[in-house]
Amino acid sequence: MAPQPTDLLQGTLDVLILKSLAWGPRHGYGIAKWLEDTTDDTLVIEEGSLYPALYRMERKGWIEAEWGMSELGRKAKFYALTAAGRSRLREEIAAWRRFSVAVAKVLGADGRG
Amino acid sequence: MAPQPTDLLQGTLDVLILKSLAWGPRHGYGIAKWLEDTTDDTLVIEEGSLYPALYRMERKGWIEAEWGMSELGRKAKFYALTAAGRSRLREEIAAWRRFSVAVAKVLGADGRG
DNA sequence: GGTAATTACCTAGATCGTCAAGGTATACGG
DNA sequence: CCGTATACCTTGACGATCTAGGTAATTACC
Repeated sequence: MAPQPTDLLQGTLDVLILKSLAWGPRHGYGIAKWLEDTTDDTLVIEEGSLYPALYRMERKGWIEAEWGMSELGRKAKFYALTAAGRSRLREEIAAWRRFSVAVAKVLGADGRG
Repeated sequence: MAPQPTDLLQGTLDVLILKSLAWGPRHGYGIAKWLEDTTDDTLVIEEGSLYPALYRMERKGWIEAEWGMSELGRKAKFYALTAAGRSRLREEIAAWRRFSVAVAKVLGADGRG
């Protein structure tokens, strides 16, 4: 277990997926690869986490799926943000900011109080 | 549900608790209050999350408990970091840094690649 | 004197996201 | 022809958190 992907992903996967679709549709495999590339493999998305998350988000109306062909000529299911998904993305980014600022306050606190 | 405490706490509670003990023992109630105060109620620690977390961490040898008296003269169980807990705290802070940097990369990415 | 709020602890049960580990199928490179 | 990469999916278990209860002592208020 070399890069030890932490449990920190919990609750954050959605916003990462939504963000990966912000500039256009991607297929599932491409979402995972993009996230891994963008974070230099700090974030590794297991397929057993990815696909259930995609279904969940599709049920909630944040993304829409359509079958198509990948860049390499293979059958692939492309996901696109809906209007609701775009608005949800904004909310989740704001929530992440609030949260990470709060954690930073704790980790940088001096122990008084 | 006014301030909507997110699910983002997942996987982060341990490091927050460990950090709250970095300058000396606190009792459970005090840990929760300190975290809420320090983050202006952005992070709200439910007691049903807190006490199980404390037991878990005690079992793992990161913290030690001792009964004593609170500042207000009530019976209270004080938790203190062990050497293992201190080292664990350092690791978890480093993991959090890696993780939040990675998320920032994703949320700040320009969509290329 | 009664009662609400605060302090301080604890637990059982349910929920829900993630992971581990399996599976299918096609295409490409050696 | 066999391994690797691409691309999808599912089942089952795990485990952390939350909900919603409970106890008990003290303080504040009316």
